[in-house]
Amino acid sequence: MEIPKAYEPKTAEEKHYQRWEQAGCFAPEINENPNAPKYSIVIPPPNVTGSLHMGHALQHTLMDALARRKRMQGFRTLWLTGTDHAGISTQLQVTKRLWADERKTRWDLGRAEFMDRMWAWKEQYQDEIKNQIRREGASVDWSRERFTLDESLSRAVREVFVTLYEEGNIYRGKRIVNWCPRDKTVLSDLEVKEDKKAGKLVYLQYPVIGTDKKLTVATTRPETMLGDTAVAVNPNDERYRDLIGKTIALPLTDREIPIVADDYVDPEFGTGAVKITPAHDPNDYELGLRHNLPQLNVMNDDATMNGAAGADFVGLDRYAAREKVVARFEELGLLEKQEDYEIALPQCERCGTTLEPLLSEQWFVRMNDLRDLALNLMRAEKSPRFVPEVPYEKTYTTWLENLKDWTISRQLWWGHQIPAWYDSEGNVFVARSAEEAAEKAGTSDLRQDEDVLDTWFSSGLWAFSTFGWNGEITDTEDLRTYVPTDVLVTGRDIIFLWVSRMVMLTQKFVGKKPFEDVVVTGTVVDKHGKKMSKTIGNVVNPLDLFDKFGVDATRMYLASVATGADIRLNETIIETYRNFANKIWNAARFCLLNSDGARVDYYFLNPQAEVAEIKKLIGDELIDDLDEEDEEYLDKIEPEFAKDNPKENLSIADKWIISRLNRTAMDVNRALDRYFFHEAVSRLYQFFWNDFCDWYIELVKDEITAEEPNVWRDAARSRIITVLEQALRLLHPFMPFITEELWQMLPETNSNLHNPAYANAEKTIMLADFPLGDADLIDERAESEMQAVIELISKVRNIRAEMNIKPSERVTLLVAANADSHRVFSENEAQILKLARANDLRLTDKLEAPKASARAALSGGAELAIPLEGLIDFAKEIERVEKELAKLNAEAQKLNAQLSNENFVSRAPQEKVEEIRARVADIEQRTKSLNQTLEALR
RNA sequence: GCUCAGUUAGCUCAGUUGGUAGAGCACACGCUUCACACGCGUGGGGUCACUGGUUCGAGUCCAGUACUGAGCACCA
Repeated sequence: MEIPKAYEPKTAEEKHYQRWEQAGCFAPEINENPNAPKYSIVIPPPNVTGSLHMGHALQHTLMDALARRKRMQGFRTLWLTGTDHAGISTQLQVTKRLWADERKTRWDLGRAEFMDRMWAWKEQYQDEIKNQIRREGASVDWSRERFTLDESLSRAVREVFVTLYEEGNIYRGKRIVNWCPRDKTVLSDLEVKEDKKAGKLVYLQYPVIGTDKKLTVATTRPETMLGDTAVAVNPNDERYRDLIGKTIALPLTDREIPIVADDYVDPEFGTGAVKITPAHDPNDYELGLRHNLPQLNVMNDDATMNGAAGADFVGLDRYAAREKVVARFEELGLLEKQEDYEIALPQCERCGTTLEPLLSEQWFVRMNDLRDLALNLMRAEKSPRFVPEVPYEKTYTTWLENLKDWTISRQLWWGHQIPAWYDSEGNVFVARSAEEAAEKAGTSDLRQDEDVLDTWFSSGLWAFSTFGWNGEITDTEDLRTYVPTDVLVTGRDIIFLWVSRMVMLTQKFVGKKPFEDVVVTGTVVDKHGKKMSKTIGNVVNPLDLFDKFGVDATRMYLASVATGADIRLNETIIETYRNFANKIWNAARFCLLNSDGARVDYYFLNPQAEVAEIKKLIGDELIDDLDEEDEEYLDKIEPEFAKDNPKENLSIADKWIISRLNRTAMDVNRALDRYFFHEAVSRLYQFFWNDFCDWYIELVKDEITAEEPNVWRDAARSRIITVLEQALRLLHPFMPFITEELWQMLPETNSNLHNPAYANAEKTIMLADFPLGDADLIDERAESEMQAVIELISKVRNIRAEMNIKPSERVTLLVAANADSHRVFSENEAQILKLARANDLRLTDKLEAPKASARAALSGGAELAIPLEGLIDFAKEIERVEKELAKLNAEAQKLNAQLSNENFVSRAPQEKVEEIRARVADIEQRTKSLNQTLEALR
């Protein structure tokens, strides 16, 4: 077999995904077990705005690891995929391109043609996204792919809208909204970003009618004074008490406005008098309602001034109008002063334009009922369960408690058009279709609302609309089977925008939770901790990392960071995992190059299971009738035969690696159950590199590479390749490509390695049974015995390195130990000699070594000496031993202090005290031995 | 202003029932040991931000302080 010396990720990555997809491995239908438990995840649909970023790669890695493990365990596993039309973001992209390429706006094109451009864009990026998801190795079910503008999903949107409207939970009304003058649409509060900017606080004097007084107001937005309909002061403010009820001659206009009293006004701020512009400020709007003030809108939707602003100002941009207002006040002698003032300005999250609070007619969702659904679920059932629990559960609850109505109309074209129709008199008819609306109106002379719905309105239905629910159809096999899904993996930035709304809407329309758990991932930031952004130019494209380090290595890296923590992208660490992939490759290469006569057979790792299996198969009574000719069976069930059976005769090293493997499998499963991806990754890394490569391969190397074929060698070969095979399965959820590539190279096996649920499927590691780990195969004794061997070898190596003994120089090892250790060391003599580069191991009860020896104390009271006649540097050796003694001393001191503390001895658990005592005893013994060594050296 | 998170080896980070502080990288020394130099072996390196408390015992629990970051609210 020709196997390249270095792992080439591309080779494996290009080969397997397509095969998996074509074999139907990603669809739950691959599962042949009608009683299989289900496992489902719905992808947070990427926006068709552009290509995928590191955040997607992170989330997809975690979802894939979860899905792959459950699938391997025989769960009927569905990971549903799809994309989101992402209203404003996508429209903005297309608008930008249209302007850049053709200097045209959407209105130049008209709605129909602009929509054609939108769909073309969507096709292009949807394809790109799909290819990227494939590249990531994500095991999503393409047969159930969805897009938020699909017919069925759109129907669901209309159904939900109509229902909420009929209940009175959706209404149309005039409110102050966040208006983007560039995109010319309203935005919800959650789509607003705030940014602190340098501004001016301008003090304007308003003459009070019937007096010679002037009332000074402070404002950051002088231009809105053209829309003032009152000035407000605090009712308890002594300075202004006598002015309440009087009127003001509003400069630059011919209007007279009242002075009103309202608690909203903070007497401490500015002058304590506030100009009130109900049509251009949310607080003023509220105040205006309380005092029945007119709402005078002085702006157009592009933030230029309209006719109501007066002839002098009409057509001016808001900033030009601001300057002009200030200039005019100055001319009139009414400008008191201007101060520098830092102001937080609301900005459009998508395009960055400063928003204008604008009074406008929009559609809203009343949140009271929906909010209660979500709050009750959290209070009564603690659902959804957030991971990490703190602080998201708290943030989520607090947010729900303070929830305001949700503005859902958007003045865009890309999205679900609002299912409301108007007749010529402006009466509104909300219906599922134009036909239904016509029926309700009694006329077909209707005009549909031009606006579309907030993207998050349709995303809010994603948890069930993707399973076929569309209002007309409300019960599907998929809905029954897969909802609630098991887990949602998403970023913390959309807990409110998306997670909460899915909870509310799914609960309301399907009567179920959308998902059990929510794993909140951190943000992938650059190596300086800065958010990745196109403007800073620090965006890292996952595809580049895939090219550079391989998909598997990148996935391991992404999974290796603690769940929920931000990921400061560190290519050096990805390189570590690239090296790890190469290590796996070469360990497998070694096993495969020595695999003649080997077969993958789990019973090599658990012979007792085979015995039990055979007994079950032939029945206890028949066993007694077996004779010499049934040797094959006898070997397995009769102890005296088994002794000679290489399959059952396990060395300490074998038992050790089997124990380590099972321990690892249990740890990995437990970690994944708790969404501790990083723990699973680190356990796998340690097991594979430290246990399997550093020790097991080295310990059995001679046996495996023996030239002469024989049953013992072949058993050893089978054993190591079976351990490897199990390890590949454990690694598969994180490293799908390399594990499949290697798994396909494994020698023939006499049993089906698939989970029984996939007995007839095409052979692939992704359907192999995922090892759960067997507690019965954890062998504490073998682990501690092996630990002693490892300690001995390490000590010798340490001495060799510190004494500068050449690798070619063979040494003699003198070891004094008790009977048990004698057995362990002599059983592993060959390995010890090889790995410690020694030519002789002499085991005795008492250490008798020449003066010119290097010595070390081992745990369990064993002692080691290496005669170094002519090689030893006494001064150096003394130094080395003294260093060791100092270390032991420090530890002993700490422990003895504890033991001499009466409170500790009496109050700490007995076993803890015993443990400390045992450690002190061990240290004392070592110290004694090392002191003797020093004596001998001097 | 409120809330939350982080502060552990030179760097990036692990460390969940409180009980001997870990990894990778970097660094130093030595290795063409027949799977791997994307490698092997060995080693040095930490008053776990600070102050106080609870406890026999605190990186871990509690309170506060400092710095860093995030979210929310307010902003005439």
